Amino acid sequence: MSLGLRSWIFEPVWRRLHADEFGVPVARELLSDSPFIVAPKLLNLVLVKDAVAGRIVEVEAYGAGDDPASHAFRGMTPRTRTMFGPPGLLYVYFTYGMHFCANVVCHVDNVAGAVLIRALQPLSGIELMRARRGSDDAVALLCAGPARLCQALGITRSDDGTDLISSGAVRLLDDGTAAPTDPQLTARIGLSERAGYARELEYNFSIPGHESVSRARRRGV
DNA sequence: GGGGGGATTCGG
DNA sequence: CGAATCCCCCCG
Repeated sequence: MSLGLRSWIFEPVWRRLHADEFGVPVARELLSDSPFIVAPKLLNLVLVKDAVAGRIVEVEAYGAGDDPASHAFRGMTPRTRTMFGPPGLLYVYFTYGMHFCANVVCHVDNVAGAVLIRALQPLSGIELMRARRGSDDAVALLCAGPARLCQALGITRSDDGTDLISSGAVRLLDDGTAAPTDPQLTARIGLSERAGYARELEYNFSIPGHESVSRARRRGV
């Protein structure tokens, strides 16, 4: 089919043409699989909004109708429409009345799937991150958490549905740093104790040595 | 149309 | 530990 042909032949050329200082766009093909397969492959990629960038160090996979913890569990709604779209879109949701969280939509079109970005290692725009967060946090804490990183990068619901592969304001780039071959696996964080949430399954993926700030906090309290 | 809950964060 | 603070979605 033409889309596949275009992917195989023209996408590498297209990616080089659209390279910027943070790397080259990710191949959409990489994201067209189940979020549980895609998630660890996103580690060490770079998430950028305008000139503010960070390296992905922790992610979490959320599935479709068979994943009770996923926003897509009960089918498409106005809020979750993006999750059912083609791979490479940005899914942003609003929660707790004040926070945004960012996901990379994956799996094929019309099948829901997303990978929540839970933490970044800041690479660029540190002072703008601090200004947006209104804090003098250490660099390592500025993007340590799914809502914190959205605040630091200025990502809101208005960014929902934008394409991370084309050259928009928000992009997902590969700067040549390979994903770890031995990612850490843990259970997903923050799920309520409702039945069926599959809280025991290890769908949280992170760089070896990374500790989720949420988990560290829980350990401390 | 009502009401409960949420893929979080921060302060006490 | 509990408040903040809105949106969303299920149910009636």
